[in-house]
Amino acid sequence: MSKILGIDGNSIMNRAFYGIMGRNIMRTSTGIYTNAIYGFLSILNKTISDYNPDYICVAFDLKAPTFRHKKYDEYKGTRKPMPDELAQQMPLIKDVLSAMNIKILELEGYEADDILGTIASMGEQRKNDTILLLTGDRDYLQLVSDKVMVRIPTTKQGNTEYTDYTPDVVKEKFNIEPSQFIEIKGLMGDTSDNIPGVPGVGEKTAFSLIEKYHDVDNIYSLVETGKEVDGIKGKLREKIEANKELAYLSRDLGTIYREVPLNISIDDIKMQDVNNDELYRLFIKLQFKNYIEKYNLKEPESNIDDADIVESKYVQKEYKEEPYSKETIATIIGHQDYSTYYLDGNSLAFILGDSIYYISNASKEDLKLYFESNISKISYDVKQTYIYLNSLGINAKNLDFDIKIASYILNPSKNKFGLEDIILEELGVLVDKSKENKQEQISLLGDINEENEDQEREKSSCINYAKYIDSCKALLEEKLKKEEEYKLFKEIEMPFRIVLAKMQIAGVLVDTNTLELYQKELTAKVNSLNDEIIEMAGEPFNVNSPKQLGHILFEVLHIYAPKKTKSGYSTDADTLEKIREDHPIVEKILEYRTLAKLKSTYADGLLPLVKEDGRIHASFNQTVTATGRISCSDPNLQNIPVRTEIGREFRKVFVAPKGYKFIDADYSQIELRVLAHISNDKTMIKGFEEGQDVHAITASQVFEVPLEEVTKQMRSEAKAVNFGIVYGISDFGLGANIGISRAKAKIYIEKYFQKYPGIHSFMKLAVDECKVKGYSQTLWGRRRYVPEINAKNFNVRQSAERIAMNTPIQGSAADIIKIAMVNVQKKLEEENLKTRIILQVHDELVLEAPEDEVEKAKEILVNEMQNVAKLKVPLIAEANVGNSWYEAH
DNA sequence: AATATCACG
DNA sequence: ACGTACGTGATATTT
Repeated sequence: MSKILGIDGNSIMNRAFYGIMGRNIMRTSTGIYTNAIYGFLSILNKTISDYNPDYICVAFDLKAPTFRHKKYDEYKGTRKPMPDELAQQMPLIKDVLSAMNIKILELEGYEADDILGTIASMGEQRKNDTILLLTGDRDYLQLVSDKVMVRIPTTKQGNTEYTDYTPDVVKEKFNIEPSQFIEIKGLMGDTSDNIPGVPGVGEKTAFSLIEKYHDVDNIYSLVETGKEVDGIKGKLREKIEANKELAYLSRDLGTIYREVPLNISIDDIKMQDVNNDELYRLFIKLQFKNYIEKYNLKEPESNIDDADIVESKYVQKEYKEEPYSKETIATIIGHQDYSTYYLDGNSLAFILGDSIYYISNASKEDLKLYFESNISKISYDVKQTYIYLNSLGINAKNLDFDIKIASYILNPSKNKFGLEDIILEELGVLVDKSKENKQEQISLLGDINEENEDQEREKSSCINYAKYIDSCKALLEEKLKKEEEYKLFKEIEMPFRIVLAKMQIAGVLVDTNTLELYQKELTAKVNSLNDEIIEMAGEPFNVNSPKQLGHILFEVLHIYAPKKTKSGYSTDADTLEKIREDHPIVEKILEYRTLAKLKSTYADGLLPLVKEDGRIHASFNQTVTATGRISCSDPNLQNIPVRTEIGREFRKVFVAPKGYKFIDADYSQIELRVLAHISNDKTMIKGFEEGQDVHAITASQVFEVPLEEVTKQMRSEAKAVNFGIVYGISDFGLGANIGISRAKAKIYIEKYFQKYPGIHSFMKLAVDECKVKGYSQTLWGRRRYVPEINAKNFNVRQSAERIAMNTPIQGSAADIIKIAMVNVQKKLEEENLKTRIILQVHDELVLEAPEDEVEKAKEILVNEMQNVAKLKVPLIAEANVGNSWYEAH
């Protein structure tokens, strides 16, 4: 018994294209769109492993001047062309399939369904064969039989699910036989295929008639008797009678042709092993690292005539391997401009001129000699190097080029900045990190010979990484200069890297006793609230589960549900707020949520991260955000509660050590000031110059009342409008946020733009420029590519436009505080102060200062923050001093 | 691994 | 006719 798998290439590519198209269409760094190919392979792999076919083929449409039906052209000629982003991927998927030794079937004048219909017929004639047709097109259901199954993937909430149609499944779902689908087509037609059908007959009528009368022939034979026919009366009968020809034509058009002259036999489509080398090269070109691993592909033996790798301009530089000796290094190091290194634990490989050195177990002296030298150093993840060496008491100097940061600056929207990712992207070389790690594990069990082998491998791995980093650096530096981002990289990002390292080393002191006390109190309160809630619900359930909570609120307690999502009822705070009055349980749930959040995230979550020195050393990440901000994790110290008093209490556990104080300074309205500067809007600039309350001014403008008459409500709404502007405003979003109608929000926005015409022109300019250039830019030249700005899909494009408006604002503010931090750090060191920067929260900096340095440090902090740049409006920073974050903020 | 929720700027 | 604010990270639940 053999199994045949036939795939509709066009249909599955189409499905994959729209299935994996989020806000960003997946592409390689060289700009090749890959989302459909990626999705196609994922669907293909899943089906091959489920079905385990012996024979396989993929059919594609190939149109020609004449089609098999005489009237075909006039009906099928007007189908929408596929978007260019998808069309570009079609030849590539064919290359991939060829490399996988999967037969591609296409024939002029026939579509994929005709070809697969023919393959299915061929299979049906063979004894004991079964056929699976993989497609996204329901028209195939007419082919379903005892031997032919049709598999249709659907995307449900981002996940791909598969329905396998057998005759039973078809009957169950549609209540008709598979062969009757063409009768349905005859009656209702198919708008997407431009098949007319009988005018006035839709899906409902077609199905009910075919269920009742089986087929078109039968319907006409009944109608033509002239007798009454149940369910076919009046207008409907008239239309059916008048359009007999159209019905039969539609039926023909809807019938898959099953006698395509393919001139092959089933044996010609036997499953074969993939062509390792070809597939490897293609996956490198497409940057499908995980498929290389999944298919277990090996790097081809000879890369010399490899077109793709030559294309990536990567030429491996030759280095002489030299034995390491302190004396030689000490001499050479002073005669070179720069050196590339790779540090893995205490294994160090570094390049000096055209020589490469390796030390397997570098002593502190060795590391000190290299890292404290004045030579300019190049590597990957310099922050990590700095922190590691610092822990050994080594003060690394001149870590001047970090390829991780360079890669981020060139395209901050990516989410992978691993060393191997960069090597793959820049050089087209795949380094398998997991293999390198495995060898270390094996060596624990091996004998001395194996240990030696492992040492050799470790050495060559280290040396190779150093070479790769060196090559990447050359390419990245060139790109940075070409894109005019070198200055931003060199003067802001690289110095900033060390500031972050020092901040992370410093950490922040935590009063664990107080934190444990909060933890206990919260646990008690959360437990008792939980009991109360369950008591009120009348049955036990998990309050943390939105699903179970929705069930209790809207089904058990029968509260009217104001908002629903695809997967059930919405139970977020916004929704609960709306039903607060409907049942006393709601209030309890809101309180429970607040306290449970504080307990789990900020009490239970923080305590284990306090290190032996009593401090938390969170990671500040420089290569995460698309706008240029930094992010913080393990734990995230940038979202410690502040907006409610109960949450703010937590800030009392972040304390200054004895004899020290916190100095906390934050920028006032930095984003709006940046906006005023960029847009050059006279009204807004004037407001800031005069030191006025911007939100009140905005209220007075939008509501057209004198400043003195602005009410709290007006100010609060105006504040929301200002935020909305920064986010790239939409009437819907603003309305939802402040609870007014969309129409009213629209009026606010119109008024706003009328009063701030400069801002209006900026918004238009930001979008237009982005459309032309393909990226948004900050005041310091930081870029963010927004390819979706020209998307055909309205929502995708709108979202891109908001990004284009927001990025220059958020990003320039991020530039400003980064520069401020570099300057503050520099000044503190110049003045030989012990004061350290310990936290950054986007527009806020926290210093830890010995008491006798507080005044001086405070002055430095405020000065440096305010004088980062001369904008058209003043930059204002306000500072406070205290013993805890709570006091100082 | 994805979803829902909620903490921050 | 559609479905929205911009940028993050952590937790718990569910698939």
